[in-house]
Amino acid sequence: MAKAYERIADELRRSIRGGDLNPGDQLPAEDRLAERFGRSVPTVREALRVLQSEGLIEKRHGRGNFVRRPRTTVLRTNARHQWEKDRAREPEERRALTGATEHDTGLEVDDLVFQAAYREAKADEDIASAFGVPVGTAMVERTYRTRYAAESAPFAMVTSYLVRDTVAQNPDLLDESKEPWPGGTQNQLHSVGIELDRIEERVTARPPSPEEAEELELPPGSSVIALRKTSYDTHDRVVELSDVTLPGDRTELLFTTPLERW
Amino acid sequence: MAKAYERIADELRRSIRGGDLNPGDQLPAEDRLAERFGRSVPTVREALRVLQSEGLIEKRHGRGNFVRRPRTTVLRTNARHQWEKDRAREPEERRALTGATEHDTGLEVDDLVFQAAYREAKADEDIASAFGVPVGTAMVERTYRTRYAAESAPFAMVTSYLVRDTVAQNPDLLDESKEPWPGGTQNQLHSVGIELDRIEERVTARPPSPEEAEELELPPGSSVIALRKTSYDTHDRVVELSDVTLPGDRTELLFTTPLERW
DNA sequence: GAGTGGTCTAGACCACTGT
DNA sequence: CAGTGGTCTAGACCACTCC
Repeated sequence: MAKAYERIADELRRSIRGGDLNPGDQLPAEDRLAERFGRSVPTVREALRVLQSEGLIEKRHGRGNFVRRPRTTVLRTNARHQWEKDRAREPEERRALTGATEHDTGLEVDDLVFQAAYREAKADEDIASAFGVPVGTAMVERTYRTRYAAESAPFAMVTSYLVRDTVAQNPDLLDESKEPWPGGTQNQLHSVGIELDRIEERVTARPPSPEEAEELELPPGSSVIALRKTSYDTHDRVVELSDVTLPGDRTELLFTTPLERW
Repeated sequence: MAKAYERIADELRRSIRGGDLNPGDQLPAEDRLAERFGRSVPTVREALRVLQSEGLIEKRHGRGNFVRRPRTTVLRTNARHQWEKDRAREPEERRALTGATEHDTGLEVDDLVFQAAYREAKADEDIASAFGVPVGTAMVERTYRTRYAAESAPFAMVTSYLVRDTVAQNPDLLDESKEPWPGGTQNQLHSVGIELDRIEERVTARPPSPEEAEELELPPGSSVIALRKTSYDTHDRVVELSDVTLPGDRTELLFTTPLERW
């Protein structure tokens, strides 16, 4: 005999996938469902929890349970790196003409609102080993919340690290009021004599931490994409590192690999 | 006043992060925790559910609750594409010398066990629009489960699609017993006169479907990485598509973008 | 204020694990 | 068998949303 909450979840899942319930639709109240299935309310709630953890429904306190509306934003992640490098040495007037400045995520500034904060920090074990520097090295830490102008919830949380000594020659890089960096990260690194050789991006997925769930307004049971971008200069040194947290099923990372012709 | 289950979750979280409880350790039984916090067992279970959804603990029926042991495998995703293209035209004897055949995920065959299945299928709406062909077009569908020889749970679920007519000239491509393809996908496409121009990879994260959770032996509340790889030939036609599902926090996708020198 | 989901209780019984 | 987590009940009261 199947478990009661599974049978309830199965039937509701079929209704959603089959189109009886469409994205945005409200489900019957929990006590009605309990009555309809001949079970107690907590058992119905267990079934709804399963559907929530699958990303099929969204619970809204005081309003009801709703079929979730998927929405996805595409980040053209790696295609931007060469483009940004090409622009990094151009004079500011020309850069202004060729398009909007971007900001580590491949998004355009025009669509977005930033909240930035600067902090001097000592490298912890994780950061130190990524940069290959001793624990405790002075770093510049920048954190942003990236938000669509039209929406209330942040779209991305970004924490970026630089070794303080390598960027100290350009005071702009230590000045919070100069955020976001004109020309982007690569342009600012160029101003202190750094040329990038390659960029590595590491992608994992996991449930959000409580802090992330709150900041990104994610329902429990959802997933985040954790992207760590590491920039290497031409001396094979790590010069910049960004940790980006994105809402998992609302974001699509797009990587394009061009291949040489035979 | 903080909610009871949150206070319990907070305290246990502190114990785990602070090192009082280490990876692999067993937590006290649920009724002991209930007694210790002066709450009912269901309330304690609610707290444990929160920790489980954060990936911090693992529930094992009949044994107890345990602090989760993180383990990550790195897939060098895009760095492999050019390498595979370079090898695709070489004779079989040379390919055998240059390394193990790979299989769409960037993993080496040596470490892995495959279970493959072939099926002829008609393109559904999703697949048809990705290939730019009419719905109902005859496709070849291959599905694998990729498993580490040493482990019981599959590591990846892969479903790969080809348009039947474009590969029909090479009978090996329709023969299940020839799996995995010697030389990899690009080599086999070369045998029917196809040269690839670029590969796109789209990455999202979401909770597993019930089927995925069962197949990959994922605990509820975890995340999967969904990767869709699309291969374009030199006529800008989609010739192959793979959907790969990976356990989210046990897998790290690594993308490397080399940059041209100034 | 009516309707909704959120939290919690106290206990019953079942299912799985290891001895 | 003892110990563990899994499922479920029937109901209470709180908190949020919207009219």
